[in-house]
Amino acid sequence: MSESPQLTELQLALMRILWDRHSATVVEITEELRPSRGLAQTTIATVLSRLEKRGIVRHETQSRQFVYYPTVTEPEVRHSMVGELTERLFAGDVAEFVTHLLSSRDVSAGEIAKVKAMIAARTPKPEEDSHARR
Amino acid sequence: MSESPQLTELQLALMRILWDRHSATVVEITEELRPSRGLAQTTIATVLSRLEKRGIVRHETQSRQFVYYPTVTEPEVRHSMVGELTERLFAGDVAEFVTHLLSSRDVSAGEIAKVKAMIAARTPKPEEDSHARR
DNA sequence: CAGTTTCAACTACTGCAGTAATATTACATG
DNA sequence: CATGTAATATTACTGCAGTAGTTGAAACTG
Repeated sequence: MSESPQLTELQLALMRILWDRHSATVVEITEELRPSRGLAQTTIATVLSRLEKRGIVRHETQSRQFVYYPTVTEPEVRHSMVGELTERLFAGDVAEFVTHLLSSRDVSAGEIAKVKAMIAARTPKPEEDSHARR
Repeated sequence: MSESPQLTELQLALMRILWDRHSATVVEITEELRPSRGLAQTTIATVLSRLEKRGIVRHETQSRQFVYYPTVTEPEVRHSMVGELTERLFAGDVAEFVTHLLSSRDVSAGEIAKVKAMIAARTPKPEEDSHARR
C-alpha cells in the first residue's frame, strides 16, 4: 500500500513536530512553527489534510479538535526518501552514494572517524562473529 | 549566483543525456527518451526552456536549430541535491546520513567493503600525510 | 438563550512541473 | 516565389504544494 513518500520541507517540518510529540493539534503545530515560518492556521490545516489523504498522518477528533498522529516513522520516511535519491542520482549504488557523501569537502575528519567507527561496529557480521572466536 | 538546483526525475533524464553527449538538440533528446517515456518534442522543448530559465542549461542556435548544453556538471547537481537532503533529513550531519545508508538492509557486504576501501583510500589527509613522514 | 470565540471545512489563488496542441517562423526547392 | 517542412514559440491544461480568506458549526460565557 504505502508507496515511498517523498516529503517537502514544510511537510517534513510538520512531521517532525508530530514525531516529537507523538500527536499534535493544528493550533499546536502552528504555534511551534510561528517563529520560523509565520503561517496561518488554515495553511497548516490544509497541509495536514493533504498529508492525511496520502496516508502519512491520521487524526482523531477529541472534543471538537483534530488531533493528528503520524502513521509513518521518521526512519521510514528517511529510508524512502534516501532510497529515492539513491535511485535517481546513483542508479541504486549505495557505495557510490557514500563515496560521494564522504568526498564532499565539508566532511570533517571527525565525521570520517565517526563513520569508520560505525562501519567497524557493524562490519562483524553476526554469523562470522560467532565462530571467529573459536 | 547558482543556488542549489533540485531536479526532478524527468529533468534529470534530460540532463543525463546532455551530460553524456555534451550537447543535444530537442529532437535528439526526444529520440533518446522515446523508448522509456513517449513524450512529444514540444514537451521536451518546454522542459528545456524552463531549465534554461533556471540557468541549468543554455542553448546556441546552429543553423535554425537549438543546441542545448548543460551549464552545471553532474557532480555539482549531485552535490546540491545530496546537500539539500542532508539538511532536510539529517540536519546536515553527514555521518548520520552515511550511517543511515549503510544500515539499510539492502546493502550488500560487497558494498560495505567497497566503502571501507574508499574510506581507507581517502583517510590519510594530504596535509597530515606530508609531515607525518618527517 | 444570545453573543463571542474557536475550530475545521470549503474555496480559491499562485507557482511550478509535466504534458501537448497549435501557431509561427524560416529554410529549401521546384 | 509559393509552398511544404522542420524547428521554435505560444498557449493552455492538469495536478500538486503552499498559502490563506471566508464560512459554518460547536462551545463557552454571561
